[in-house]
Amino acid sequence: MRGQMDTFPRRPYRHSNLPNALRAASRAILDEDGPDSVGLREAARRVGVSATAAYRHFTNKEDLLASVAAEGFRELAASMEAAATGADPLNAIGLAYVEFALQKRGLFRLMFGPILVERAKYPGLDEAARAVFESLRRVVGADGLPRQDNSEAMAAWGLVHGLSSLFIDGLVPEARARGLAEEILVRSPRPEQRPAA
Amino acid sequence: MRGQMDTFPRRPYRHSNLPNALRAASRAILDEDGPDSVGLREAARRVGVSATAAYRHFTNKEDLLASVAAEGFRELAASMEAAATGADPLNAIGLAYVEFALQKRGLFRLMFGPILVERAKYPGLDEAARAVFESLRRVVGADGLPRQDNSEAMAAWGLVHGLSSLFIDGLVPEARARGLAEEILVRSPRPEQRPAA
DNA sequence: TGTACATCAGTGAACGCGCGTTCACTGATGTAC
DNA sequence: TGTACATCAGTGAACGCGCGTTCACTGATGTAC
Repeated sequence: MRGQMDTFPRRPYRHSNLPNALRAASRAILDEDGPDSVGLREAARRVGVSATAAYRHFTNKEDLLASVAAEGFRELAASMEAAATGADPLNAIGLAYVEFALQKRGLFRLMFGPILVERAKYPGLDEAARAVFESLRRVVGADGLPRQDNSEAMAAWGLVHGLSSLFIDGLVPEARARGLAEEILVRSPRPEQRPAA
Repeated sequence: MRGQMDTFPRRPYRHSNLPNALRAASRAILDEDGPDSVGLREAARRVGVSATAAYRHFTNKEDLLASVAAEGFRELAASMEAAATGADPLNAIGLAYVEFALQKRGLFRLMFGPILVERAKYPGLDEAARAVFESLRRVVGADGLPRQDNSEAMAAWGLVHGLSSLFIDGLVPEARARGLAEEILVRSPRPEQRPAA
């Protein structure tokens, strides 16, 4: 009840959802200025709160960033799950992955980049990241491939992750990104699906 | 002549190859402490030179980093070229790519990451990066695939780049990296090579 | 071969900056009586 | 319903830090005569 009222712009003494506001601000910085510019002070500045307010909710900068990254992994997994339908779910899931990277590139870089080195320190992070892989593994498995190991799903992950990275890092002209992704993913990486002879 | 003598450890007044020394120091920082720690002051400190000496050879920090990255792209292309032999050159070239990333991860991150945003500002950089893609394109083309466009080579690049990134960013246990890469690359991404029926 | 000089690589002090984090504090809120 | 109080979210000054870059300088080197 109280929380509902506080979402109005009049900004009371208690912010009441500062953690979420800080996460949102961090994501805005991430997308606008890149992963090197994200920080407690700048996030607090954007929220309109003192530089030290974040310490009521996060133990330090890394803690905040880890929670942002975990949120990102959950959203990515949800996008993939939502896309994994139709005749070619692996293709759809792959395009959803690339689309996520293109639209939330700053967040994508935080999630996978070297800013958070010790992913294992944040169990929620690791778990959320694993869910992304599980989405792929399940769809790959659903196609009835013979391999029991994970290498088929890893190949799919590698392909969509590499394309995403090359696109957002500017190694391929932005304009060609989606076209290339569709062209590549539509026939790959499951050639065994076609009955061979 | 002079340059040769100066490579001895006695360190004369004129360093005589400070640009290379600064590049080497930057790479060491890159691999040891990650791309965020690399900088003019720390590089100069490692070389044993004053903090401002770099300005005799590079216009600013970005200029130094761009030259390090260009060096990296050239080395990567050379590794790939050297590997592109034998019965399955695409497989070999892919493994060379992954191996480069695993062994020079800091450099790899600088080359592809968001530290250098404006790659186009440094023509040598762009050119060196393009050479990497050309290596792949040539090997893919050499297999006589029917496609005239680049999407086949892009698929190969995406796959090896994504695997490399996932490995060095810790999304896959380090120990499994090489095994997985071999398993995946040995059958991919050219299934059309096998005569179909 | 010797001397005068221009060049220019490297120095060291100084600048302003934004960062993460600490600390003692303030004051609105919810709760116990 | 009213009052006293504990809680704890947010404040603001302060800290030390390392950074990139500027500036006037020093002094070894190579070259012209």
